[in-house]
Amino acid sequence: MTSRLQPAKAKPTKTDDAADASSLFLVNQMCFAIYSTSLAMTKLYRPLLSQLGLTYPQYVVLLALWERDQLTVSALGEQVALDSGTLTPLLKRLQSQGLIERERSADDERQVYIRLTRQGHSLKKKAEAIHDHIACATQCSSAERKALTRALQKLRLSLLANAASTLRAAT
Amino acid sequence: MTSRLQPAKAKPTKTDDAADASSLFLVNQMCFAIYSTSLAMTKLYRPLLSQLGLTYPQYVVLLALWERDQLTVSALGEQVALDSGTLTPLLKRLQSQGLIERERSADDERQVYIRLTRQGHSLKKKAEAIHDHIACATQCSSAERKALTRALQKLRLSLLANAASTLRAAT
DNA sequence: TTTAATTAAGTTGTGTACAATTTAATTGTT
DNA sequence: AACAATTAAATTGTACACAACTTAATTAAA
Repeated sequence: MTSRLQPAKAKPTKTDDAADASSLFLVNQMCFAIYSTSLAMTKLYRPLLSQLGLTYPQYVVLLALWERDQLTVSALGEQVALDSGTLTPLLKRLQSQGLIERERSADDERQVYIRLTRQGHSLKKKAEAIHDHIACATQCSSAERKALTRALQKLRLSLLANAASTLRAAT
Repeated sequence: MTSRLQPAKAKPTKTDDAADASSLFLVNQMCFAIYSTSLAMTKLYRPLLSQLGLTYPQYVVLLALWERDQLTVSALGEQVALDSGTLTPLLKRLQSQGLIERERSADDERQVYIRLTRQGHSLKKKAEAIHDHIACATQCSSAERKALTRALQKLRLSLLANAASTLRAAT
């Protein structure tokens, strides 16, 4: 029980911007806020998406494909920030549901192209109703959503940049 | 799908706040920003925590226990937003590492109390170095972190409230 | 050119998440 | 007291995430 994690007694400075104990506590709060909000979000999506037989990561993959079809596994992975270890089994499930097709590239046999089937395309219309529900559930204005999205995107890039350099340092 | 939940078409006001098509797109952007930032965050934590033999969810559980020891599984679950299905195996792993003890309550045999061991307590000091690293990696000022944390906490409560009512409606 | 390095996807193993169910203990009702 | 309803953990089964590794194909280099 050191006092470092406890915002109270540590440093009664007057600027609330200093990187003092309360700020370090806040880092954990922020990280936990991201983590628990992400869990809450998928919890909200789950019953809506399960009507379409989808999970949230599967839905994200379809969103990417609806925007731009015919991607390789790694190109798709770049869009959705997942690697082949996660994508390969996920894509196999989407395939077994008849939503996508996987076909090895002719001119580079290492690559596998992912294409929406007619069924996969037609699911888009049904999926669109979900936006409305989620938008309403957020209780956020468009401006609030925009600000939050921007802040998270900025943060994510900082985290990824740092994760990469941490990895480099460890090598 | 009644229109009750759809703020969209109902009110075509002129403010840029209207929930038009781009706003619906933004909902997905926001959700994906939360999701992908959460993944990026755990990716940054992973190499740091693995030096302590911890995963991020395990670290979160320890953070809760460092703040308040001697909790039941469900009380702990409330703190970290996880249920027994996730916590039970996670706690067993922390126990097998000698960081916590699990003991069935004497006056209510259904409950299991979680207590930090001496080792679990002493890990706190090592864990504190991690805050600094993460804080630096976020590239956020304390004020920015505070604002983002607040926005996420507000959003999370809205999502949870709505998830609960969706569940009620389905019953 | 034939071997080495690189790349893309897939595989394996560990650890979440969580719905659904089970087990055991407690509480509420009659 | 006796039995139903409730509650707390644990269990089971499915689906991510991802590190580490494997396999097969392409590219680079000697």
